[in-house]
Amino acid sequence: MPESINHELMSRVTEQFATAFWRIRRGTAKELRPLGLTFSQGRALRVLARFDEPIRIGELAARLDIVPRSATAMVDTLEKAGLASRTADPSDRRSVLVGLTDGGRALLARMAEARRESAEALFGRLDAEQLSTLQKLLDVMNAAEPACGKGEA
Amino acid sequence: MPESINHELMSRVTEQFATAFWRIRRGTAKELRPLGLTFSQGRALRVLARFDEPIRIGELAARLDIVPRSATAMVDTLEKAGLASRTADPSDRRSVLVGLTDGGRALLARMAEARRESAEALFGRLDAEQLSTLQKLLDVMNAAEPACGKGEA
DNA sequence: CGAATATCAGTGACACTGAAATTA
DNA sequence: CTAATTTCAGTGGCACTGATATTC
Repeated sequence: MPESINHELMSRVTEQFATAFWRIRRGTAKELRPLGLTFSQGRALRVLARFDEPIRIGELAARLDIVPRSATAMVDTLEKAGLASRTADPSDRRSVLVGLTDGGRALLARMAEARRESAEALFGRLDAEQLSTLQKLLDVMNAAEPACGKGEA
Repeated sequence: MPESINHELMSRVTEQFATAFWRIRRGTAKELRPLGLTFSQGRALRVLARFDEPIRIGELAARLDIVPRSATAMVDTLEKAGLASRTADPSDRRSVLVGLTDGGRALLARMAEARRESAEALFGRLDAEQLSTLQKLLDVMNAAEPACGKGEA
């Protein structure tokens, strides 16, 4: 633990994160709106797509870095929209498995299409190498432990 | 405009931004809570502190990258908490100037103190150079024009 | 008159907490 | 019995839109 952390720089980066995040969220939401999806729903869909098998609610929550209760609400929404479905876990009757429906998979494909426009506006200023560097740095940051237990929004 | 934008990579970075942002917001909010401040209020305070003269609501909005109406609400809150105050702009009677009160400046100092703890948890995995690189990349990203007009949250 | 500035009122998206039910 | 998984109900933070009054 380095003594000499540059707090001013970190405050600045924090500011920048807030700015960048909202910009990305706005830009992405605009593209997703015609599909009837919100930013967070799009995120959840992508997570579900990464597994080809249905996963537990708790697992989804962990991947989205939100509390399980919030994941339940998200699944409620996706289910109502016909994009995901719950099934009982045969091996553990406490848990519920969530997976994409065919409709969910279809929408996911259209989502990728839709995002192309905003992508340029949001990341166009970074060249391939910069984008790659950014990706790696974020990866390091996010690898940090639960450190700050969820619960302060 | 490069034809070969790596959309998969951008989607991934978008995910990472969401994760990182919420972590930072949670960690910072936890430190700010004892001071009676939220994350966004802290942000606003910092912006106001950067100018030594009171600024217009519109200017504050631009710095926070939010719409003016939202900045009005933010100022209402800060004013009620006694951290900022409005004064009429003598040179343009349409506009209102906002500046920190002494209480606001005092709290700002305590804010910097309070943040030290979470800073380690949030950014501790990055060394000085990485943090600096991150700062520069975010700066490039955020320099992008209003591109995606606010309004999709 | 048209553009800019701030405000009023209402809405939407979204994560959180605490408590309770079910099952390991 | 304790721990894990999910759900129920309510809350809070926070940005957005549309419309309106002043003033430039």
